[in-house]
Amino acid sequence: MAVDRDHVLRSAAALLTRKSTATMDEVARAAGISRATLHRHFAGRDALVRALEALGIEESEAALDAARLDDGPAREALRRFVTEIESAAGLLAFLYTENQLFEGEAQNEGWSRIDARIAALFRRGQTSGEFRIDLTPAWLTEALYGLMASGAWAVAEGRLAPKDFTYMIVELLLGGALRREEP
Amino acid sequence: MAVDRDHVLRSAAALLTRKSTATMDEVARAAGISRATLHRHFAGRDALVRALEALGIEESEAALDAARLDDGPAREALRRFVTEIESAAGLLAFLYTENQLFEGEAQNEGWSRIDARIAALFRRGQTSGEFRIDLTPAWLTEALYGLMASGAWAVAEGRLAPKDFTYMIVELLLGGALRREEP
DNA sequence: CCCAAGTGAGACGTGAACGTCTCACAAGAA
DNA sequence: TTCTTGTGAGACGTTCACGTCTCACTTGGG
Repeated sequence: MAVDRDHVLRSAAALLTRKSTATMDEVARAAGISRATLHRHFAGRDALVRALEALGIEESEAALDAARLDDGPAREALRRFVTEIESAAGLLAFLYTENQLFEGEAQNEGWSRIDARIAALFRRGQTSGEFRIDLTPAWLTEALYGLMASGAWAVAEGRLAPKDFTYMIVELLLGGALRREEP
Repeated sequence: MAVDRDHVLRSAAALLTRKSTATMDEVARAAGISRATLHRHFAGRDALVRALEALGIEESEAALDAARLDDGPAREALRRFVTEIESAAGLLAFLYTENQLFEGEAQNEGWSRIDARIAALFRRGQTSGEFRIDLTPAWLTEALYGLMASGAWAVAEGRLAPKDFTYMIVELLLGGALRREEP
C-alpha cells in the first residue's frame, strides 16, 4: 500500500533524464501513482528536484567510496569510479544541466565535496607523474562531468551502446584521440 | 528605429546560455526592446528558438568552412575548428541541451550535416593513422560537443579562463590526461 | 471482523507566461 | 511640415501546470 519512495525517485530520474521539463503529472504517471500521492511525498517540484539531488549526491559518494580513489594507479581508480557511477549517469546528467539555472542560489555543499574528491584524484595522478600537469584538476573534473552527460544522453538516444559507456569515457579522458606508439 | 534582428538573437543567445528558462519578457529586456516588439519579429518562443538554432547551425558551418577540415593533419584541423567555434560555444551549449527535449520531432537536418562533417574529420584522422581506431567517430563527435558545453559553462561561471577554452578542450580531446614520454 | 491509514480520481482556485490587441509617441521620408 | 512606419507601454483573455482539497475506495493491522 505504502508508496516506495525510492522507486518514485528512480522513475522520476529516468523520465527527467529523457525529458527534463516533464510535468508533475507525467512524473507521477511514470512512477505508477497519482499526482495527489506524489504531492503527499514531495511538497512540490522543487522538493522533488532537491530529493533527486540528494539521491545523486548519495550515489556519487557511494561510487567514490566503492572506487577506492586512493588505491593504486590513478587511472585505474578513475576507471573504477566511472564503472561504479554508470547506473546513475542519467540522473547526474539531468542534475548537471538543472544546476545551470540555480543562478544565485548556493549549490548543495555535497557537490563541493564530490568535486573536491575527484579533483584530488586528478591531483594525485599529477603528483605521481601519471597525469600531465598542463590540464588543471578543476578542468579535468569538469570534463569528466561533460563526458558523463554526453555519454548518458548518447546511450539514452541509442547513439552509444550501454556496454561501451565506461570504456569510451575513460579511454577518451585518459588517452585522448591521438594514436600512440607506446601504450 | 528598426530593430537589429541579429542583435536581438545574440542577446537572447547570451541570456539563454546562462538561464535557459528565461521568459520572453526577460529576453526582450536583455535585447533592450519591449515584449511586443520581440513578438513582432518572432511569433513565439518556439520561433525564437528555431531562429537561434538556425544561427547556431550557420555559425557552426561557417566555423567548419573557416577551419578547412580537409587540410593538413587532422589534429590541427580540429584545433582550428575549436578556435573558430569558441565565440558561439555558449549558444551551442544551450541548443545542445535544448535538443534533448525535442523528443519525437525530427531534428534540424543542419545538425546532421555538421555531425557528418565533424565525424568525417575524425574518420580521416583514423584512416591516416593519426587517431586511434577504438573510439568511434560518432563518439568522438559526441564527446567534442560535451566538452564544448562543459567549457562554455565553466567559462560562463568563471571556473575556466576564456583564453584557456580552446587549449583545454583540444588538448584533452586529442591527448587525454595521461602523461606521455614522447609527444 | 472492523478500523485506520494510505491511495486514486477529480474538482477547484491560483499564478505565471503566453499571445493578441490598442493607442500614443518618436523617427525618418516625402 | 506632414505622413508613414515602427516602437513602447500596457491592458486583456487564454492556457497550462501547480498546489490544495474532498471523497470514496482499498488494503493491511488489530
